[in-house]
Amino acid sequence: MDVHSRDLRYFVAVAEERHVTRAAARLHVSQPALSKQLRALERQVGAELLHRLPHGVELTAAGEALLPHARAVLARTDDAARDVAAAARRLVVGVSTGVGRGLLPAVRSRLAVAEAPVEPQVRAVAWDDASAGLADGGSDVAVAWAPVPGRVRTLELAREPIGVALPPGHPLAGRDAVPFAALLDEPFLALPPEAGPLRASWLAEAHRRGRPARVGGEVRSMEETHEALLDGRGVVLLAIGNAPALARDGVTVVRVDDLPPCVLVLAWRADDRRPAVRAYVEACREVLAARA
Amino acid sequence: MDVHSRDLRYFVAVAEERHVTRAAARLHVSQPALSKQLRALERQVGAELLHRLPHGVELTAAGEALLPHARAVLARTDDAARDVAAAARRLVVGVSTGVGRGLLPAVRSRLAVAEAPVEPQVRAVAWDDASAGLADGGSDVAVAWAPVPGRVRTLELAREPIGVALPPGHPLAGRDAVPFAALLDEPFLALPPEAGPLRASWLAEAHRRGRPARVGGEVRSMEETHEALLDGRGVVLLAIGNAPALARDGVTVVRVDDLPPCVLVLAWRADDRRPAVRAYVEACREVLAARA
DNA sequence: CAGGTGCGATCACCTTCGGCTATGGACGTC
DNA sequence: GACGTCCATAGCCGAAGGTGATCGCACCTG
Repeated sequence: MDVHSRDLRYFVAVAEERHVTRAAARLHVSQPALSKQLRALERQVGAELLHRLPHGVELTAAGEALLPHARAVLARTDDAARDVAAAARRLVVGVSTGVGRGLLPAVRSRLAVAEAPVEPQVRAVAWDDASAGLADGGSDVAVAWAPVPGRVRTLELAREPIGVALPPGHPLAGRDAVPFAALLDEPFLALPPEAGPLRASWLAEAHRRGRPARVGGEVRSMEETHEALLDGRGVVLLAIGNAPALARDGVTVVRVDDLPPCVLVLAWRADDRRPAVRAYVEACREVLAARA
Repeated sequence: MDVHSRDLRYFVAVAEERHVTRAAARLHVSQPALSKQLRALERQVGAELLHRLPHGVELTAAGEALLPHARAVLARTDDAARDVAAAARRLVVGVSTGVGRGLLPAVRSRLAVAEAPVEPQVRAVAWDDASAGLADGGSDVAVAWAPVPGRVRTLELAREPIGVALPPGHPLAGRDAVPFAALLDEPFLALPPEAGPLRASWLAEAHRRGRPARVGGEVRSMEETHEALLDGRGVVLLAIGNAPALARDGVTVVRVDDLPPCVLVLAWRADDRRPAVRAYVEACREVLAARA
């Protein structure tokens, strides 16, 4: 049986009022419209639901049988609407380890007071996914390093110089800054080949300078990187903002002064027009403006 | 929120198939129609429910949230349909005490094997309601004495001579038959004034013969009548078929041979076109034909 | 008992919905 | 690079669902 929940609402209202005209007023429809829909409902369920009396209506046995079911269906429908709305407000924010730069809490608190509150849910993504989960749908918005692959739109969050993390006791340690050329003989810790462009960018830069870079090891998290550095398996390039996460146990970070800065962006799918996404982007933009 | 249950069925089918075209085939609708309804559903709930992928679709978080609710609503809707159908099949048969004349069980068994089985539910009605519950909606069909008041249609079940029940030791007791004139001096046990035409008919008959009848007492059940007879409060006219219920403890019943026979009918409301009612009437007609 | 009143049903009409066929565009496959 | 698959869109049509006006009926009321 197929029923429009509206017809059930109509029926319940009439059952409660025991009066078609009054129910019609309560439902903000005309009395003929309500009468017709009631007839249609009776036709659909294949039974008379109401006794029409001179001054009002009353339920038939079939009507009494329907009433509790109708109420239950309506209640469950409301539950569904609420849950779906809540799910739609939940927004997964993909971030690589620790690259939020302190923005995320500010954005969250700004979103909480909106008229349709969005609940951001931060989710760490593996380093080898340059889209931070946008591509596979794991995230709805992402904080990632430009360029973000795929059909995405972006908002620039920060622009940071590149640094290089050096193992304990490395000869360049302690320098204020080094040129990229000084690193060309070093083995590099790189992302695994699956990472694609993210891995490729500085390898290409090295290649451009006439010396194909040597990969001393592959890493996919801050901890692995730290371990590899302590092992002396190579050096690693990183945004200077990430330096504090590595600069301990003798590891030092030195600025590389002749590489273009890397750009941290908020990214979202270009075809994603959901209000929650727009709201998140907008809140982010406002937080940035307030800080400038 | 208002949703057509059909749209929920569509959504569940698509969620199960993870494929719009396949779901459309299963639902026997065209693929564009299904696509359009899915869009409409998404618009109504205010959230995207499906990720459209190159080879199929998958549920969004909102879709996952909706799915169990949708299934529950559909299940409850089916329950409602079943219960309403059952209620519509149940039919209340109003009868005065013991006037079924053995027809009702035969009618019941004939109805049980029909394609849409009707469940008759016999309900005794007070004697003072000549319509046997038809008028106040307490019954759907009734076995009653003609004429039945109200806008009803009838089917004649039996035609029985009138008899008179006499107190123990009454001078007329033991006669084979008596004329109505022989009773004109007796006090009569009558139905209460509320009974209307049922009470009025033989009072009028007496009046027609020039002697207003004297009412010796009012009765409204077989037991009260029996008690009143034993008390000697009067005599009572009745259909001869009801004689066995009173003829004990010295009470006797004698045929009155010059009154028109009374007619037992099956009655139902003239405007009642419900299938269950028609089926009951038809079954009754068939049982009568089989007995003739 | 005539006439007003309240109620649900019906009528004529208009807009929106839900279905169809045909076509388009994105993506994978051979 | 032609083809196949799949979902979306366009244009059309009948049915559904709404409206105000009106009808028919039972019930008060004077």
